[in-house]
Amino acid sequence: MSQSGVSKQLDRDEKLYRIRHSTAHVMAEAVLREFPDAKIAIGPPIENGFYYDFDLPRSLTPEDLERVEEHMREIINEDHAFERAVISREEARRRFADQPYKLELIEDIGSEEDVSLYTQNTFTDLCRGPHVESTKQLNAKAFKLLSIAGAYWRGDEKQKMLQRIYGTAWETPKELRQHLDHLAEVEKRDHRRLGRELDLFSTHEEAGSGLIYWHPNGSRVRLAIEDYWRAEHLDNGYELLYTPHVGKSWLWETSGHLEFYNENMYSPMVLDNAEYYAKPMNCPFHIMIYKTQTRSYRDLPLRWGELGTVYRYERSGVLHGLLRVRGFTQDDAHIFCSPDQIEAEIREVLRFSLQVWKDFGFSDIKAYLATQPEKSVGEDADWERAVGSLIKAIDAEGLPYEVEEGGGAFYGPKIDLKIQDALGREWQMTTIQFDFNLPERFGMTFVDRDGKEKRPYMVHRALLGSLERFFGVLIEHYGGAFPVWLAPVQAVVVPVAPAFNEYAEQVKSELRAAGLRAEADLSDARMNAKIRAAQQRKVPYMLIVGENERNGHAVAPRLRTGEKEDAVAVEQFITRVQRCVSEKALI
RNA sequence: GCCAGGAUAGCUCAGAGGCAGAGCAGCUCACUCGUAAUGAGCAGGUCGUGGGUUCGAUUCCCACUCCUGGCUCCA
Repeated sequence: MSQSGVSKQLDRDEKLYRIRHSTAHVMAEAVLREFPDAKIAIGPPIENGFYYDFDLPRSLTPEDLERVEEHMREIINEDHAFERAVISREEARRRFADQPYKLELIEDIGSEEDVSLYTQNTFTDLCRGPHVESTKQLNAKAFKLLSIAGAYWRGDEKQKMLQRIYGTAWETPKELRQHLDHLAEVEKRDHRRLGRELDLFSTHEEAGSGLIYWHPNGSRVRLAIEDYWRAEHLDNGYELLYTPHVGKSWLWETSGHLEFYNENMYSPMVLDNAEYYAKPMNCPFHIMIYKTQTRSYRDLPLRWGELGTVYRYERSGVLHGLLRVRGFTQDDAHIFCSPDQIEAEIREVLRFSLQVWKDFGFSDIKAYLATQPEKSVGEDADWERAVGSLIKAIDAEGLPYEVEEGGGAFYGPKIDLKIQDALGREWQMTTIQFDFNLPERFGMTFVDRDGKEKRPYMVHRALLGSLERFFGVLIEHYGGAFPVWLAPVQAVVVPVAPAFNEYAEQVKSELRAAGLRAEADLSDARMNAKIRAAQQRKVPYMLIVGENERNGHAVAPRLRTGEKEDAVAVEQFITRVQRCVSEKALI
């Protein structure tokens, strides 16, 4: 983007910020018309819109929103100026005497400062601004109230629950339209909807919430992902492990999970007077394997990966399809190395991650670096060294990144990678975490050149995150139309009439013999219906076969994009798809 | 967990204090058909679970379970 392009973008962001903030104020005024006794809390602009929290005598209904919108349009069209005033804290306290939430906010403002107010029409809010100059700068046709939600005062569940109204606001009705279309597209791509429509997975409340059942189609995709994952890891210097699903309390006491992670763990099972816990993480198991031998510096680095299934208790309210579950398979790995290897190792992990993301069709990636929090274990010097190597690695890979000061776990700094999907949404997937804690707790050592026992560095790394969550993101990214190498069914052979069933079956067998995932639709539906069915399943290739194709040992491909191709020999088609698979082409 | 909304056929959804509905999917039958739905017929439900009101509840009331949207954006 050019320099002026950048500043234009900033201007626009600033403009939208004011519009949204001001629209929130107009909404508050409108709500006060409906509920004169309403207590108002906060109402900031947010991405794509705004919200305002209210303490109301009764619950809002969708009809209330319509009336509030109506009032808002009136206020906007009446063209009221937004007027700023600066008053003393004393005066502000008097002014908002019947607004307890505002009084609390006033107390939070530095005692030296005066406070500013913004007034439009009958409504005055404690507010830092800025705002548009007048309500006529808002467009009565470019905003919409979207939803009602509960929200704790200050996001604290010990505080009172308020009612939040979310809205969206734009400069023009066209932009609003585009945003609403975008929301509709998000809904259409919802992995839960596509999961059902494409017969990929299910969940069963009666059998346990937050636990995923992979159907044959979903499992086909997962197998493709796992096969790729294993092959890439073996090619990139990893060894693969399998470890148990449960471990005795000794393990979790030693690791510290019982002390620090208890509320996320499933309750123990008692066997032979011992308590066994379903694992919430794989790391202690990998450490057990590490400790089966005296490790030499010559053995390091050790890169050990595992598709490890873990169970974590998540509160029922936060469960969400594949994206937030109670049982999932992490594509985990632990790297054990000497301090002088750490920088190269981190860089290698990053490089490897980016390559994998590219193969799955994601290239917009941002790094988030989380540094030492107030409470932490490990020497400050180790933290510094670790953070330094993280930054060097990020720079070396040329990734854009942001620093989250103090955002690391107590046991070490980390890099998270967020990927952007086809709809521009960011998802946190990859995490690369230092651990100064576990090597200590388990007394891990390696023998260095000088014959002395030293503590290895340990890095946890989940690349895709979890297969469940990754699958959810993958479904939404592709809207269910997976690239050929991942598609559950790569080709459906469609005979134009029953007379060609036998040939269709033969073609299917040939495709399968060539390693492709193929089906022949021999149902008694008509050809058009078969095409439609395959199209709705988002199968990449439909192969139409009739008299001509049978005579020429050929197929006439139709792509799911609707494109029709001339007939080609079966062998030729196979070669083409195999290339497409090996190149992981995004078609 | 908390707030709000929801739960009716496999799916999407309509309905109403008095025999439970549609479309799609499924099953059966017929059909010689060239690039997004051939036609006819059949079957399918303890109306989320438990309790209450009522002559009668899937419908009204209460509780519970689960699902959905939020509970991160800080005047």
